[in-house]
Amino acid sequence: MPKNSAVARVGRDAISETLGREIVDGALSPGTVLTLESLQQRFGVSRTVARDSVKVLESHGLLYSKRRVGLVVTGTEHWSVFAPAVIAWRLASRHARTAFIELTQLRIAVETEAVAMAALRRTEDQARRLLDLAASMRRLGETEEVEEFMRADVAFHRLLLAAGANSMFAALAEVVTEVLTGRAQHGLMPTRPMPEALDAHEGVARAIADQDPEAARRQMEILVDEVRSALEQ
Amino acid sequence: MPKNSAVARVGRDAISETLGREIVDGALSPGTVLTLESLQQRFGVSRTVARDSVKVLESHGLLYSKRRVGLVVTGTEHWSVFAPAVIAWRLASRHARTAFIELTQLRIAVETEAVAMAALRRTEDQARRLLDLAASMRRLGETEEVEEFMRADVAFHRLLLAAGANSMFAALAEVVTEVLTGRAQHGLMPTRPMPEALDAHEGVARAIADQDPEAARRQMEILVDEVRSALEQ
DNA sequence: TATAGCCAAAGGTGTCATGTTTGCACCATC
DNA sequence: GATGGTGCAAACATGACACCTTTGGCTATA
Repeated sequence: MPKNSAVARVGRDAISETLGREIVDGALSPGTVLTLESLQQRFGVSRTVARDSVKVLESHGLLYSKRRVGLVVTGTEHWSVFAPAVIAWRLASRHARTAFIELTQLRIAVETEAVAMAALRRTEDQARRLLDLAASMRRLGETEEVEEFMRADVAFHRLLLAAGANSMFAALAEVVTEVLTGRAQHGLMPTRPMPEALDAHEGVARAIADQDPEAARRQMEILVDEVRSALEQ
Repeated sequence: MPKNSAVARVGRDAISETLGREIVDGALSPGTVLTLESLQQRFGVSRTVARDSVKVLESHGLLYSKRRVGLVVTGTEHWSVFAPAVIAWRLASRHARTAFIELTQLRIAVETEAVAMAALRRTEDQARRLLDLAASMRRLGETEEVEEFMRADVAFHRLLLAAGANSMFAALAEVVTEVLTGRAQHGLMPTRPMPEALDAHEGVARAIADQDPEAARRQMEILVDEVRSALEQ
């Protein structure tokens, strides 16, 4: 049994990974038909592995398989755009900018609601940690320790989502992290955090500690408006 | 070769369907270990089919497979709670109420943002159809044609999401449909639509037609506040 | 005697090759 | 146009290894 054939052998994950990327990127356009056979050839794997890879792509809606036809690549409207894998592929594709903007809008929508929920449901511990993080952000922002600042920022927003006591909000933690860390690359963040933003973060934390959902929402609105305006252009 | 064994044979989809339900419902609690062999036994299928089913559950994060151990069921925090299949399973589980509330909160969050986007991006046609639907809703609401009213309501909200020009918002169309049609079962809807709600729907449609994002947001806020208060208790 | 460390066997998934069945698109024929 | 045959490609089945990792027993040592 040949341990290595002429074709580069490649693991199961790598196959769905590669194909996922290609579909999301548009290299494989909707309507394109593949066959298991062609995948076996291309990646030098057995039918089992090819089938496995197809299964995961299918469960993400990137293609569907049809007897007598093959594997049909589908368009955006059928994709599971919330699946972490799909998000990652979109962000690595030529449509990264669009994906990033959409994710940012989603973040804005969810966080605005999450703060209000958090104000009602937060634990004592969560309230304290939010205040701490907001304080850290001010300190790190003023001394321009950007790396550390971003870490605190991410922690703050993740905690916010967790405190919202909604598993669907919480599931977006990765998205928020991605958006916050990606802002720099997309030129959507001032190199130095604006004082208003720092105030607003503290305001949000305080409102949540005070269990005042309306105030929390107002403070978050300030934060978010900044992002919205950065999004225009 | 036995065409029919003693065990009831069952298709691939039905297996992941059944297991998905059981995991989400809690009948199979996190940490539970299954084996491919046990699935083959239970459903009377070959290893190929068992593996296929496991692949889709795995891609939704409901379990993971580990050599020498088996198939380990995971907890909520690992599930793809945005996957349509998972949403459906949750809504059919004993935790339906929680799931429903979480989905409603998500809908509120996204729609509030979507209207503003829609006001900026809507096409002429979309604007007209929104106005039409709002008018229909008033008519059907006042004559208490509940069935038809709900259909128009769903169409209105789906169109709203589509007009937001964000594929992640648009992907939530099914969720919104589910939430709107499910409201009745969960006692979250007045049998007769409130006049304020009808006004607000018209207000939203008009604001979008006028390309006034702030007004659209304000009107949607009215709609949404009603739902929020229904959610308390 | 108790404990730490090591090794070998067992038991599970991962992968492969091959064969059989089934649905269905296409085409020739009526 | 209906309609039936034909071949294609996926769906499903089976059996055989390869490979990893857990477990438990064995041995050496304190």
